[in-house]
Amino acid sequence: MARQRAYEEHTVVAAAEAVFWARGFQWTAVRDLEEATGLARSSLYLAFGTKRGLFDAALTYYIDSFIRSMLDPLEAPQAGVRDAAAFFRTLARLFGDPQSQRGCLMINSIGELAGRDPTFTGPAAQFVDRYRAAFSNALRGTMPSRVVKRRAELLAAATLGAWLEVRADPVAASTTCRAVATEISSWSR
Amino acid sequence: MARQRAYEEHTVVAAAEAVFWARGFQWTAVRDLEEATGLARSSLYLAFGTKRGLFDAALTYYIDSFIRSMLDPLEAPQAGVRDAAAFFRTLARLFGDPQSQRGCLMINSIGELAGRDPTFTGPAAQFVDRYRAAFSNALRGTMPSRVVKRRAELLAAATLGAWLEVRADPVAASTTCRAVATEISSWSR
DNA sequence: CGGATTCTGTACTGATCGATACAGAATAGC
DNA sequence: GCTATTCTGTATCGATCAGTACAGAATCCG
Repeated sequence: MARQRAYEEHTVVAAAEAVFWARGFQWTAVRDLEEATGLARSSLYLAFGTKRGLFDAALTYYIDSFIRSMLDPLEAPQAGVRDAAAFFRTLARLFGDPQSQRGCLMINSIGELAGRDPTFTGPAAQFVDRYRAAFSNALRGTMPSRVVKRRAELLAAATLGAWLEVRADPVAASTTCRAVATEISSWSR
Repeated sequence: MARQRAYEEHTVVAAAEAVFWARGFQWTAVRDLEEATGLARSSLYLAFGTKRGLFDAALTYYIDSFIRSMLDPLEAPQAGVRDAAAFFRTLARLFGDPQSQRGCLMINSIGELAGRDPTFTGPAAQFVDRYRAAFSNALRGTMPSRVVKRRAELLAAATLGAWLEVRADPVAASTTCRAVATEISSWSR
């Protein structure tokens, strides 16, 4: 074959993820991506096709790393109500880090693209549904299934809301998450 | 004096609101605003200074009309738990309208600007706090104040989440709102 | 009707956007 | 070392961006 790449793809994707996460898709210029990744424009376009292609790669990486690690305990077969409460306490702790004001890359992107970009709307809906399913899984068994269902809806919505609120006021968002955790705890008493 | 304006300001602001609501700030070109308002560029800039100036006017108009009418029952002195549940049932009904996939202009803007634009972050935090206060007002009296507080936090977050979810999946968001309304009803039994 | 003032339409500014053309650098197989 | 192939840096593309200059249209006061 021929000349080999001077970079590792996952490193580039991770660097792009950081930029999109902090600035959003539309506010990120290809110039910013060049600087963050250290790659020249031609290399980026050769590897990812378009700015949007790189964005999709970054989003997939984000789901498979950050989101996955957040949801793992909730999606485990042995998950329980305590895990749901722990999820929000984890969020509350996370929101103490100034970096968390970036919010959630996926939720930010829903605000920017969902309902406007047809290719994004489907995956966005799936993402929300994943949260609903995760909370359903964690709550099941300890209460009537129709109660599980409606509370899973409530918690999924609250999660989206908390990730949005952290963009405006991290301290308040942290308080919100602790309150939700307390409310969840009251369900198992 | 001299030549008089060929338009009414509130009409222009309402037209601009519709465009920003549907497309978001960054995705809206001044060209789009010319077409939607029927005004020439020079008139828009003379009246509002910048694209952002018109956006701020549209946002203020939105808060003073749409948001105000939504929150009125919750902020009334005689508001109760039933009003909180009714709020979410109203949302559920609203989400049946295809137009509602635009989401909430203010919440969309938080996703786009909060934490990035310093002049926007403060008002965004205030907006979320207004929801918290409204739900606190509606729930107070019927349960211990610390329970009121945490449930108001929960409902404020759920409201943000529902308005985000409607961007991705209006049908699911409507179901979410009905579930939240049912959960609220269970609090007064 | 005349002159002062305000509004509006056209045309244009420089800057920046995402994307591409292309030449040269680097590596593999022979 | 030669050739074929792939990657990378530079320079640039046309399009579009927010914003502005300016002339002329319209209206008011006298």
